[in-house]
Amino acid sequence: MHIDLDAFFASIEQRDHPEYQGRPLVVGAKPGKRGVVATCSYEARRYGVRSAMPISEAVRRLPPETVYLRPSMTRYGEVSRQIMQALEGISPAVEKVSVDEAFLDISGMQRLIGPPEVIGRRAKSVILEGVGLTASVGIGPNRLIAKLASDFRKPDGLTIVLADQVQAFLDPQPLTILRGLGAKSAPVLQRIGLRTVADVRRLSLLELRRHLGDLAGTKIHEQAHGIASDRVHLDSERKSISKETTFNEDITDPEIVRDTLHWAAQEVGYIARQEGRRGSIVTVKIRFQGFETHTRSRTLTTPTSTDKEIFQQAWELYQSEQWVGRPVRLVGLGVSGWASDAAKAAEQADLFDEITADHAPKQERLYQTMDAVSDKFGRKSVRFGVRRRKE
DNA sequence: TCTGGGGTCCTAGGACCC
DNA sequence: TCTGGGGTCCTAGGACCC
Repeated sequence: MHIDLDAFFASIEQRDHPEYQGRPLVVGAKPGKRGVVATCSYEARRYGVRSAMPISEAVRRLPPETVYLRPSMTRYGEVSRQIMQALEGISPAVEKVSVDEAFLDISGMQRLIGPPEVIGRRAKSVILEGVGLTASVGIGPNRLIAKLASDFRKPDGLTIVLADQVQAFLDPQPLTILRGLGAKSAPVLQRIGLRTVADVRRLSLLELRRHLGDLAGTKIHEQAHGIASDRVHLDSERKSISKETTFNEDITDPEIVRDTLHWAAQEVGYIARQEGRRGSIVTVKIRFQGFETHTRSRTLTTPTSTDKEIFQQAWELYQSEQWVGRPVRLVGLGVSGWASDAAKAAEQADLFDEITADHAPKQERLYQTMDAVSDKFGRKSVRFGVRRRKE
């Protein structure tokens, strides 16, 4: 089962401000500035406004009474948390895909709750009663079909696709609904005359691979036949932390680049430390006038989470290029490559060496040392570290 | 028309090692 | 003068998703 909140950010704003209800509302960039629409209310969609549309274009289309708001991510995150909690009351297997989307494994819930339709209605009602928002729900034999089913009827929809209905459900839909056919690869297939999923399904695996590449071709071939994973995973660990900003006007002063990297390093470092992570890859991202984008990354020998170290690495990366003087549109910075278990083990062994080297090899001392190491890394890993030393 | 911000994943070449 | 094959890591770019 896939659950997708309807116009999530916009709906929260309309819920919390009754005066906004029934009016076109846009959450996103400030009108007159650079940026795009994050989400807009259904009243705004009637004017053809969509997510990711440049804000300037949205302003051109929308009437003067439109409400424009900047996103309040902290508030939306809190509502999201409440929703996910409510969904856990239906099935313990909830996979949060984003702030407004989740998969639930409801196989085996039928005896407890009832047929799929009853489970779908239950999901919608716990969300409506819990946070006062509507969601669209899709139920299908795998993740792809559930996701496409929740998209099928919006807002406030409930679509159930049984296993023997999958092909009939997919075939007439435009090929762009398939995951991974975006702005570049969808036109590749459209240029050879394909329009619907049925058209794609008529192509052989070999032909699709030839047009899209081996991996993408295989994936699209599977999807067109309704084949996809039916697993609901636990939420996986994040792999990177990044911060970036686009300037209202392109800048040329390297001091502003420096200050921005400094700010981004503080933001990223703060989150990393809060989550107890240290990363060994620092990446700088620069977008010049005209949208030309470059990244430069560096792998450190010692993972870090300190603002100073992250900033230093980023600033060096920036300075090592012939970039100074070019008008800059965006500056960003990221950290990834978390210290692996092996790296942690090596590091703790080093710490152990360091501490033991400083002390007389008395048994009592050794125990104290092990306590010190275990305070830092946990009891289990100390045993691991000691064993490692014997090898 | 003029393109946010936060992510993940894939590709591809080169280095390096066995 | 000609130089395999496989695996892994590093780096840069880019497609795609929400």
